[in-house]
Order: sequence, then structure tokens, then C-alpha cells
Amino acid sequence: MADARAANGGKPTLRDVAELAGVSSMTASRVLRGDPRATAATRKRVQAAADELGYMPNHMARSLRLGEGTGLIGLLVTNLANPFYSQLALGVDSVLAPHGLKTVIANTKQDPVTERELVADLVARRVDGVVAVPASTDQRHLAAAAEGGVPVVLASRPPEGFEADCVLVDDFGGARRATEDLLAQGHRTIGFVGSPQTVYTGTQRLKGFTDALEAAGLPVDDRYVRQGQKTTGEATLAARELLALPDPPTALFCSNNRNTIGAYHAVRAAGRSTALTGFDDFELADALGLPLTVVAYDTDQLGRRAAELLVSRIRPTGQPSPGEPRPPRRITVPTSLITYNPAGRQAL
Amino acid sequence: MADARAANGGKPTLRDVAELAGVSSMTASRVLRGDPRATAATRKRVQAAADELGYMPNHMARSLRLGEGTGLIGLLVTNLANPFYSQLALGVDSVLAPHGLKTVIANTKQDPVTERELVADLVARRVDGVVAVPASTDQRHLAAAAEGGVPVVLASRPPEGFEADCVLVDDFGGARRATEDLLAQGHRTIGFVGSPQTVYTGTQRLKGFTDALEAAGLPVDDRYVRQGQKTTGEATLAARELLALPDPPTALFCSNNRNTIGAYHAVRAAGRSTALTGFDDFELADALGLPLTVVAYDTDQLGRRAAELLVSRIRPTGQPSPGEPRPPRRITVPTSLITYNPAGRQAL
DNA sequence: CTGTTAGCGCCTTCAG
DNA sequence: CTGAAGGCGCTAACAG
Repeated sequence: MADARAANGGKPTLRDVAELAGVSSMTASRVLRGDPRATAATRKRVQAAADELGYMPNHMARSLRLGEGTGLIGLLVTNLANPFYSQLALGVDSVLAPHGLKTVIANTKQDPVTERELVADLVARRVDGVVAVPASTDQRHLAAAAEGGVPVVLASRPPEGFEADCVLVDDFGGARRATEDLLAQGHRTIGFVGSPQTVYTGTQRLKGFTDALEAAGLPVDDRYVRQGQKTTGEATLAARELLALPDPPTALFCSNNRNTIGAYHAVRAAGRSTALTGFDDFELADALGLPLTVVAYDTDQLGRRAAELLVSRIRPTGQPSPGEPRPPRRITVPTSLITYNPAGRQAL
Repeated sequence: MADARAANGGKPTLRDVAELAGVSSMTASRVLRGDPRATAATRKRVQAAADELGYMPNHMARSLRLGEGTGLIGLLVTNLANPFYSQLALGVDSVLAPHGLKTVIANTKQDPVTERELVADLVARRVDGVVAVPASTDQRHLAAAAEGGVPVVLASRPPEGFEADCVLVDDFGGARRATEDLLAQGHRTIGFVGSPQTVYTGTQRLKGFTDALEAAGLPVDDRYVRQGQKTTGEATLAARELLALPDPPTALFCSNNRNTIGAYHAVRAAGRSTALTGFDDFELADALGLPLTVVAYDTDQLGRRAAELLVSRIRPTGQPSPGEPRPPRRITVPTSLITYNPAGRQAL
């Protein structure tokens, strides 16, 4: 009920409460904010009035006046439905929530134009910071945001062309180790099924892959390298092509969970015993009915660390920077190799 | 660089731009907003000044002045990492984004207290609406929000104790059909592995299950019903208990994806050929190496529909309601039965 | 075409 | 202990 005004969203304001309580809006403000400077009597009246009207303070107006931030953090991802990103989102939010910060979703759908617009929108909304997993290496929009005073932390890829904190995965090391593992098993023809060349993790993981091959004195044959797949469907097609080569690979290394799952379907359909290894662990990876090795890492931690870096920039502790801005930090999350067997599971 | 002021976040204001351009803030406002009423010359000067300062309009201040909403929508879920919720989130966001609305995450972690606090926080932040998947049937906090003028749309469960739009899944029908399917296959002892009794979908799906049994003249034995599992781990334990009964069930019906996946592990570990049917489809459901039937529906649609209902409340079209508020709407999303068979799988 | 006035909801500062 | 004035950043409404 709460007979409302049409001006705002029909919500009662501090003044409505004050009038009903027969005090000034100032007094109402103090009481409602828990300021001790108020008679028990007036306090009671104000509280009663607020309750009756169903008053809720306007967070936006408040922070506008206080010159504080909005308490909003933008989370820029390409596809929230990908478990990697939703896991990341959860990690980020779990760290932000206790600080009274809320996460705003900015889903780019892999579109660079959308990504630029979203970043601009986040800045316009005066988010206190951004956790981003940008799609491409052109990060000028993020650079602009950072330049404009909005703390930016990158997750899973490094800043390009500007300075910012970031949390990375040991892409190179993980890919190299996984490939060495395949080599140790005797595989000599290994296919690579990975994300587009423009994606940092894709190129790093490819480097780890080729590095291992070269270290073993094996050639890197472009015909066995497929990049550009963004969906499991595309990955299945790419893997199928590799398996159809005259001299098909005996093993596949996939650069992320989409490609691994896609390649899995291809291998399964081909009825081949091609060994499968992929970057990223995922639910049910242990249940696929054929051996699978994954380069695992803690996605939740990735998000948490990123959020922690961001919080430390937003709410600085200790001395308010003597003069120079604090240098950008870079955290690398380690990986481990896990092998799932239809029979069971064992970690290496 | 943009020599900043300390007041706000160090960001240049409209007045800074105006001063630099040598015009009034009003003129700057107009130019920057694309208002045609301005000389090409002054327009140029203002633009240049804005660019130089890296000016970005303050969305908050703007909407405060205009008495508009914040353009923020709260998305209340229990666990974003559950693919069901992240899928839902994506559906919601995909509909909201084109309307200039942004989604704010409110992850409750299944905690009722947290849920209440989050709803209060969302209201305080003046979100223009809320899409909620409340954890329990006590929805007084949502009722309060709705009463306070914040449009609320429930997804996957109906409002309890207040009126609101909602989008439901055909829980009863889907569960009943799936159970009938198991009965048709000759199963006479079927276990139920489901979510807590307090969860609407859990009870509805149990009803569909028991209804099918009773219609077939079979007794509903409590010993075969396990409720309360929220995680795959808990579900595995529950299923294991059922499989260890003196007269073990020959089939299991699971009420959601967490329970299905948990039960899968138990069945797999037991080396039993227990038939498995579950509510919710999920990625890799077709790859588990044993037959699995799922009650499928479009989670993305669930989110989209919910968002559409919300948008229609926020930005009403047509006549501004003659007098009575529009009645609450209830949409039900249909389900279908899908059977995944390891043997029957073909390419792609 | 441009500027002035006024105020969205709230709170800091300074009087009473 | 309480109230009045002023302004955060922005923009309708009205001047000029």
C-alpha cells in the first residue's frame, strides 16, 4: 500500500518518513543510520514511521552524495553458460559479497563490439572496478577504463598495452607437461584442437604443446593443428578432420573444455582409441567411458584471487600510496595433471 | 592522466567539460546527449573537451535526476556454479541486455538468512526488478519487496503468500511421464533421489513420481524415497543406500541434475545395471556410458520468459493500466523425455 | 541557440 | 539533541 509518490519508483523517501514522524529529514537520516545522537523517543517515532512506510534507503542517492563508489563490480565474460565462466563468477562474487560489493554481469557473447559497449556502460554506471576475461588482444577499451580510474583486473589473460593486475593460469607449463605425458606414453603423432589464435590461452597452450614436441625432437606439423573452434560442435568437426587424415594422430591435445568435449564426441563416434588430453577439468570428466587426462586448476581460486586483487585496489590498506601508484601484480595459478580412467581415477 | 578531482572517484564531471569548452554545463549536457539544439562549432568544442578529459556520464546521477530506475535487475539464485542457474542467468541477461538493463548477481549459497539480506540489499540499491529462484517456501522477503513496488518474477517455483508473475516447469507432468516410462519398461521397484522437501520442484516432482506409481497400483514405500540432497556428493550417498537395501530398486528417478549425477556415480560404482532417469538435461548426459533418460526442458527459455515478464512490468506498453493492476501471469514450460543410449549413439 | 533556476534523495557542516 | 543550508552530477523547464 504505502501511498506512494509518482516521482521516483513510488518509494517513500527520507522526507516522507520525517514528515510522518514530525521531525526534520536530518533527524530521520541520523536515526535510520544508527547515529546515537537522538532521543529514544524520537528514535522510536522515526522507526515506526519508516516501518509503516516500508522505507528503504536509496543506496544510489547516498553514494552520490558521499562521493563513494557504487559498490558495483563489473564481471566481463564471453559466455556465462560455459562452466568455466560461471565457476569464475562464483569465485569472484564469493570474495566480493563480504565486502558489500555486488557483481554485475557483462556477457559479451564473444562479440568485440558488444564488449566495448559493455565496458563503456560499466564505466558510465561507475562500477568500482572490473574483473575481465577479454575476448581478444585488443584491449584498448579496458585500457581506457583503467586510465579513467576504474581498477581493472584481468583473469586468465594478461593486460595488453596497459598496466593492470592479473591472475593467470600456468598455460604454457600445463600444456607442456600434458604433452610430455602423451609423448611418454609413446605417442608420436599428436593433434592439437584449440581456441582461436587471438585468444591468449589458446596461443600459450599451443606453445606449451609445440615446445614439448620440439624438445622431443619431433616436428610440428601444421596439418595436425586446428585452431579457431569456440563451441563443442566446431571442435567435434575439427577433431573429426584430424582423425580422417591419412596418417591420423594417435592422441589429441585440446586447449580448453569446449574443445575437449567436442573432440571427445568425435573420438567416440569414430570408435577409435585415440588418447585424449585436454586443458581444463570439468564435471563428469571422470565419467566419459574412455581414458581422459586433463590439465586441472582451481577455477574458483582464479576468480577469488582476481577479486582479491581488485578489492585491494578499491579499499587500499596501509599508507595511501606515498606517491607512485602501486605496481601491477601478476599471480599465476598452478596446474596439475589428472588422469581419469573408465575404471577409476588417479592423480599424477 | 586527466587531472582529476578528489571528490568523486576522480572522474571529470559535466562541469569540468563545460568549463574547458567555455560553455555552460547545460550546453555540454545537451551536446553530449546528442541533442540537436547546438551549433556545430560549440558541439565540436564540447566533444573535444570531453574527449580530452575522458569524460563519461554518470549514469547514477542521471537516473536520480530523471527519477528513472537504475537499470539494474537482481538475479537471485542459490548456486551460480550449477549449470542450471548459469544457463538461466544467461537467458535472463540475454533478454535484459537489449533493454539496457544489467543483471546483478545475488547468490544465496542456499542460506535463507543470506537470501533475505540479499533481497533487502537489492531493494536498497533500487533495482528495477528481481528474477528469483528462492530456496524455500518462506518468501516473505520477496513479498515485502513486491509490496514495496519492486516487480518480482519467480522462475521455476510459484509465489507463496503473495502475487507475482512466474515461469514454471511442468514438474508434475514431466516426473509422472518419466516414471510411467520406467513402469512401462517393467520396473516395479523404483527409488526416488531428490532435493529437500522444502523445495517446490522437489515436492512436485515427487508427486508426479508417486502419482504414476499409484496409478499403476503400486505402493509408495518411504524406504525408497530419499530427499534432502543438495550436492552430487550427498546424492551419491543417498543412492548408494538405496542400492544397498535388501530388495534394491531396479530403477532410480532423480529430481534434478545434482541428484542424477550423484546417483550416476553410485550406480556406476556399484556395477549395477540399475536404470537411471532424472529431471533436468545436462551436458554430457549422452556420454555417461550407461543408458540415461532425462526430463528435458529449455532452461534458457525459462530465463528468457522470466525476463520478458519482468520487462513487461517495468516498461509497460499500451495504456497505463486503467485502474486495477494487471493480474499476475503464470507461464509453464513444457518438458520432453529424452533417452540417451550408449549403444545407440551415432556420429555427432 | 544558450544559460539560469531548481531539485532528484541523501548527508556533511554548521548553527541553534 | 535537533534543524537549516548547501551540494554530489545531472537534466527538465523555462527564460533570454
